[in-house]
Amino acid sequence: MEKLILIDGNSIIYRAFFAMPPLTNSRGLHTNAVYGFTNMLLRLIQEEKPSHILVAFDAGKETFRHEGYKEYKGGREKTPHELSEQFPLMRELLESFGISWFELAGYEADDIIGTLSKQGEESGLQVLVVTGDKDMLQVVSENVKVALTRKGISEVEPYGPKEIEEKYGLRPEQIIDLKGLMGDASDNIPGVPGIGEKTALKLLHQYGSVEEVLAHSDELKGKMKENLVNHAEDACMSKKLATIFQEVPIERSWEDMVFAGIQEDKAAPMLRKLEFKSLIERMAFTASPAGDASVSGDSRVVSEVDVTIVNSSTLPELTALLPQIEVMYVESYGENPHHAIVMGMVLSTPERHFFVPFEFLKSKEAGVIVSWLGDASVPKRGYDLHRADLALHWQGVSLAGEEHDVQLAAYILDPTDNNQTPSDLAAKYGLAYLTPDEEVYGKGAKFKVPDQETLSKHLARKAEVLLHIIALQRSELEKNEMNRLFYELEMPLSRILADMEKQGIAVNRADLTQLGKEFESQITKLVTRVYEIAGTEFNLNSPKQLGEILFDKLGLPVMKKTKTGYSTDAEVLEKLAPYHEIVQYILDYRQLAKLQSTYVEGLLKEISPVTGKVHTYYRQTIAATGRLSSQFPNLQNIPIRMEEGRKIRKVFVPSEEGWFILAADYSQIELRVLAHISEDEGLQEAFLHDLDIHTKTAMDVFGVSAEEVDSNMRRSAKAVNFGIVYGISDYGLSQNLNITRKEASQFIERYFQAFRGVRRYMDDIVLEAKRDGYVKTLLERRRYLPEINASNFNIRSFAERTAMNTPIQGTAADIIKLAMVLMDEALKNHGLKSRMLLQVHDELVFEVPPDEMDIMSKLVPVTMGRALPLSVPLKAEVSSGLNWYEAK
DNA sequence: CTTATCACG
DNA sequence: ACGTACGTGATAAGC
Repeated sequence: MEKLILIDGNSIIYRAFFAMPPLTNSRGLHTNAVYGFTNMLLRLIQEEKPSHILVAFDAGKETFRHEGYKEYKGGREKTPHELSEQFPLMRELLESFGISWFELAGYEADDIIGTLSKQGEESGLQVLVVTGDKDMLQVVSENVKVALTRKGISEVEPYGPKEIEEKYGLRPEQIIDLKGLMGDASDNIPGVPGIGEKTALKLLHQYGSVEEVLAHSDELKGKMKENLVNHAEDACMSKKLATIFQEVPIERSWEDMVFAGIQEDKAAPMLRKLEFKSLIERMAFTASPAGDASVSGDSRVVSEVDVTIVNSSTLPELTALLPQIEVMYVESYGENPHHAIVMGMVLSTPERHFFVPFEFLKSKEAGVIVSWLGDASVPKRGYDLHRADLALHWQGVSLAGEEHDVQLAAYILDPTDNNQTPSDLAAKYGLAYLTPDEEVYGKGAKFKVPDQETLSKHLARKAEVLLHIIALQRSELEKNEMNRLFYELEMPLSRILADMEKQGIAVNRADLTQLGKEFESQITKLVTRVYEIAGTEFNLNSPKQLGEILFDKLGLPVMKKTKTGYSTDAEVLEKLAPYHEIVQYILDYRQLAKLQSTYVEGLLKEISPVTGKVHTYYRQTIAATGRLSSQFPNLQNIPIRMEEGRKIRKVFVPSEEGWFILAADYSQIELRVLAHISEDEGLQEAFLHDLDIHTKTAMDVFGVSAEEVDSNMRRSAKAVNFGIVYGISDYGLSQNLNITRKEASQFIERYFQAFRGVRRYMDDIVLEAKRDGYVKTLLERRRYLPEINASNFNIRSFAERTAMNTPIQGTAADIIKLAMVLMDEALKNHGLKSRMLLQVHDELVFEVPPDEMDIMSKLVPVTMGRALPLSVPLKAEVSSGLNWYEAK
C-alpha cells in the first residue's frame, strides 16, 4: 500500500528549535531548527519509505478559530527571530529535497493535515501524521496513525486506535472531549477550571463526551459540579476550538505530493549552503556530478579508485601523462614540516591516478618526475604545497610552480574555519566521503604507515576530491573578488616563506649556552632565597604550590582567582609586591625561568645539526586576521621589551662572515591604516606631518599643547590608541591603565570627540558586519562574524570589537605581505645576495653582505613604504648591526 | 589533553 | 546589567 506522510511543519520546527543547541553557519544564519527537522525527515524517509510526503505550515496570524474566540493562542511569546528566519530556509530545503509543502490563509497546519489524512484514507493510502501536538490524535483511525515526537524530536512514538485506547481508554474522536474539559494552556483554550487530565478522563470514561457530561452534571457534586455548570459554555467552545477542521479546500492532487527520492544535484547545494556537513556525509553523495543519489542512512559508500603504482615498468605511462597532471598530493608525517617524513605522492589527471612511492622517487630513474616537480613553468595544484615543499627540500627534491593550494584557498575563503583537512573540505562541499587521515593512519602513538595499497588508494581519493574542490574554490574566489588576494599575494608569498624557512637564521650556540649559564646562576640564587623566606622547598613552577605558599601560608590577600584556584600571574604579583619581599623574587624568578626554558633551552633544541641555524615554519592559514604565525621555534615572540630578555637577540647572527643583520619595521602601521580607512582628518594630518602620534593624541584628548603633555598623559594616550585598534571598551582600557571604568569611559569619549572620523568608522564597520555578516580588509580579505547579531551581550560585544579590529590588523597584514613579495622581486631584480630571513608582523629581518648595506638601507624602507599607497605615508625605519639585538 | 602563565606584535 | 581588551605559540603542571 502506498504511504502518505503528513508533517506538521510548525510543530516540528518549533520543537526542533528548542531541542537543538544553537547552531549557525559561517554567515551567521541560524540553522539549528532546520538541522533538527532535516535529520528527522531523513530518518522518516529511510524508515517509512513513503510514496507521498507533504509538510503543512500555518499561514498568517488569523485563522477561522479567531473569529469565534479572539484570545485563541493569545499570550504566546513572540517567535524569536532566530527561529523565524529559519522558516524560509526550511521551505527552500524542502523544495530542494523534492518534498511538497502547503499552507493556506485562515487555516492551521492541523486542519490541512486533518483534511488530507481523511482524504488519504478514503483514497486508499496508508497515512502517517508527524507532529508534536497531542490534539492530532483525534484523526487517528484504522489507516491513519499519528507519530508524536518524544524527547525533543529525536524519537517519535506512533499511535493507532489501539495505543490511544491503551493510554487513555478513549476512542480517537474523544480526544477533543478531553481537551474541551481540561483545556490547553499553550493555545489559551480555557476548558473547565479545576479539571485536569485525571478528572477529565474519569468523566469521559463514565459519560463519553462533553455533552453527555454536562447533561448528567446533576449526578455530580461539590466544586466540580459547580465549575461544570458555570463553565458549560467554555467547555463546549473549548471542544470546538480543539476540533480539527477536516474540510479545508485544498487544491492539490496526490500527484503533487509524490516523493521520488532526493536528487543530489538539487539537495547538495542547499546542504552546502546550510553547511550541514554530517548530513552531506550521511547521504553519501558521490563526487560525480548528479548521479542517482539516494538516501542510504549512514552507509559511507566510497567509490573505488584505480591507482597505478609507479615503478620501473609503469613509469613510461606516467611520463607520457605528465603534461596532463592536474593535481598532486604529497603525504608526509611529523609535526614539523622541516623534519617531515615523506611517504609518497599521488599525481593525477582527471582520469588516472599515479602513486609514486618515495623510495622510487629517490631512485635514479625517477629523474623525470623530480625535474617535473622542480619545473617552475609547470603549474602545481594540490593541498598544503608549502609543507610538501619543505618536506621534499630536506630530501633533496625541489618543488616549484605552485599555482593553487587548496588549503590556502580554504583559509582565504574562511580564515576562521579550522576544519580544512581534505576530508573536512570534501564534506563541506558535499563531495564524496573522504576517510579522515586519522582513521587511515591512527593518531599519536598509534600512528602507523599503512600498506602501499591502502596508502595509494587513500591518496588517490584525496587527489580526486581535490580536483573537484579546486574548481569550486576558483569560482568562489572569483565571486568574492579574491582572485588577486589569492593568486597574486598569498600564493606567491607561500613560495617566499618557504624560501625564508629553508634559508633559516644562524644562531650562535656558544653565546646562547653562555647566556643560559648566566641565567642559571641567577635562577639558583633566587630559588634559594625564595625557599629560605618561605621556610620550605616547593615547586616554584607550580602555580598551585605557589598559591598555597603565598595565600595559605603567608596569608597574602587574594586578588584574583582562576577556575582551579588562586591566580598568581604577574598582574597579581605586582600588586602583592608591597606586602611581602618574597613576591619580587618570585617575579624575577618567573622572568628568568621563562627566558631559560623557552628561549635558551627551547632555542638550543631547534638549532639544526645540519645547518647550525634555526628554521622556523610560518603558518599562513592560522590567524583569523591574515597575519602569519611562526612555529618550531616561534621567532615572532623573541623578547625585546625587557633588557634581560632582549639579550637573547644577540645570538641571532648573520650566517656568513662579515655580513650584517638589517631590520626594518613599520612605524605605527595600524594607526596609519586606521587613518586611511576612517578618513579621520585629524589622524591623517598627524601622520602627514609625521607627528608623535601618542603625544598628538594626548594633546587632543587632554586639550593641551605639545609642551604640556607629560609622560603620564602620553602613556594614557598610548593606551587609548591601543584600545582603539583593538576595538575599544571602557572596561579593557580601565584594566590596562588601572583606572576606574568611568574614567576610562571619559577618556574614550574625549578621544571620539577629537577624532570624529574614527568614531564614524567604528560605528559604520559594526553596521557593515551586521549587514553582510563579515568584514574585509583593503585587499578584500574577509572574516565572517556569525556572532555579530547574537543576543548574548558578551558574545555580541566580542564580535563587534573583532569587526573593528580585523580590518585594521588585517590590512596591516596585507601590507607587509605585499612588501615581502615586492622585496623578493627587488632582491632578484637588483641581483642582490641579501636574504630576507624573518617577518615579525610589522618588521622584516634580512642578512646583508657589507657591499650591499648602502643599497639595502634604502631599498628596504622604500619598498615597504610603497607596498600599498594610502592617504597617509607608510613609514618604515631601518637599522642594522652584527646581530638582531643591535639592529634595533 | 587542558590550564595557567608569559613571550611577541 | 552584562564583564573583555586584538592576534599568536611554548612551556610546565597536573589531571
